[in-house]
Amino acid sequence: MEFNLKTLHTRFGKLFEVGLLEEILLFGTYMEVDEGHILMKPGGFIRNVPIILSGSIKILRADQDGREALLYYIGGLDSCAMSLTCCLNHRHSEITAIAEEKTELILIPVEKIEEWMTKYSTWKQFVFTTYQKRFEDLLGAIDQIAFHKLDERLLGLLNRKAKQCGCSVFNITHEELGQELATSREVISRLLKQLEKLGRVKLSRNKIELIN
Amino acid sequence: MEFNLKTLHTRFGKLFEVGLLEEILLFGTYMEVDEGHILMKPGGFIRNVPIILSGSIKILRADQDGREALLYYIGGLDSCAMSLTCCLNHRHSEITAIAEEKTELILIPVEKIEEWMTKYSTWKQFVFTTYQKRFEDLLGAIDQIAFHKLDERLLGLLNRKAKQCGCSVFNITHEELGQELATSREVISRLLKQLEKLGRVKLSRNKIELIN
DNA sequence: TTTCCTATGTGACTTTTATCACAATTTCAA
DNA sequence: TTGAAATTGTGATAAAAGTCACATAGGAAA
Repeated sequence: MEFNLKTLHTRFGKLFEVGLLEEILLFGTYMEVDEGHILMKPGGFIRNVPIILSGSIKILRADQDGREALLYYIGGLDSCAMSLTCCLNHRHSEITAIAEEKTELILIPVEKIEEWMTKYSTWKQFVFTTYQKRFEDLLGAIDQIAFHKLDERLLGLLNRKAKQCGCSVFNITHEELGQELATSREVISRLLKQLEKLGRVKLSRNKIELIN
Repeated sequence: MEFNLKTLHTRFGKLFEVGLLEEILLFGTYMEVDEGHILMKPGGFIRNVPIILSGSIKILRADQDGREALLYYIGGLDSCAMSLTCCLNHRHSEITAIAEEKTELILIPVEKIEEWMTKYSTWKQFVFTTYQKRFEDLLGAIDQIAFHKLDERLLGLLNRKAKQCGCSVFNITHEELGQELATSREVISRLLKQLEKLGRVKLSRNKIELIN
């Protein structure tokens, strides 16, 4: 993407006022990352807050044994509440952030976050909405983990992936799915076979097609 | 508690400046609730943000079938990020809040939240810190649910309860513990018996004593 | 083609958790 | 004191998930 006022205006529509867009252009850093790029690791120090322009980022929580659980995705024009709280409270990251696909983003330096909050009401609104959304996402993650069985969670995960990328075919291994659901590869393989028998998915090597 | 400037000053120490304390006195509502009092239910509309003076509140997430999972506790001088996001975004509650014991709190009306954020930097800091803490709490809840077995979670729950109330004996039934961990009474009974055999707890009717 | 690596399939088994049924115990109130 | 309700104990069994071992298959590179 061209990183100029015109394209910013196109992307952010009426979300931000012009003065804010000018500051974003001035102080923000445009960035493009490939699928699999690790944006943040637990313990990492966060110096800026990302705003996603296109693509999507998955946010994972890891335990000490290296197991991981998917928390949620952030996509177009979303931002990350973790980085917000971390920036504003000068804390280290407690999560992992990985690009799910080729992703464009703008990095906002930490010192501007607070400054803009008093200066631009649209920015303040953006920050609050981000908190709201991420809380909802986390609650959703807890719902999944606490109240649903693995087969439902697996199907739910595939559906969310479909929604994120706007397609119904994924190049992903059972091993990777197992990691996102914090379980083992064999379990995923069996559940997928079950779902295939029910006509909900179609399986081939490195590929899963979601039916319906 | 006497709800006046002197006691507020005693309680809030250096957390808030004097001008803010005066406004809290003016616009806040002092409230005392008994154990079991339901402060908020899913779908409820939130018109104010509570600040806990003493006691503790437990925050639960319910699914559609009425099962519940404990998210976290909020205690002295803490506030609730849910009510913050809900207030600031004019949304309904997605959680349940119940007094775990006799609890004193101050209710801050929604319109003051934003106003004070631009007016008092200590209030802004308080709001951000609240978000930070609740995010950490939610991540902790996810850790427990996703990565730990029930016996560990049960012991963890008892330990957190001990920390909250500053004692090691609880008046609680197995049924209630089951609800907080989103499982059945029988499972809790068996796990508690196990823990008793290991010398970690002492059981009697309506009472559990934590050893060590 | 052959070889090798990665990915998937699957049986056998264990552990963990859930469910059902009913007994035993404690407490409180009539 | 007696009965009812609440609480806890426990066996039997099932369902869900995790683990180990090894077989099979697909695709890339030599």
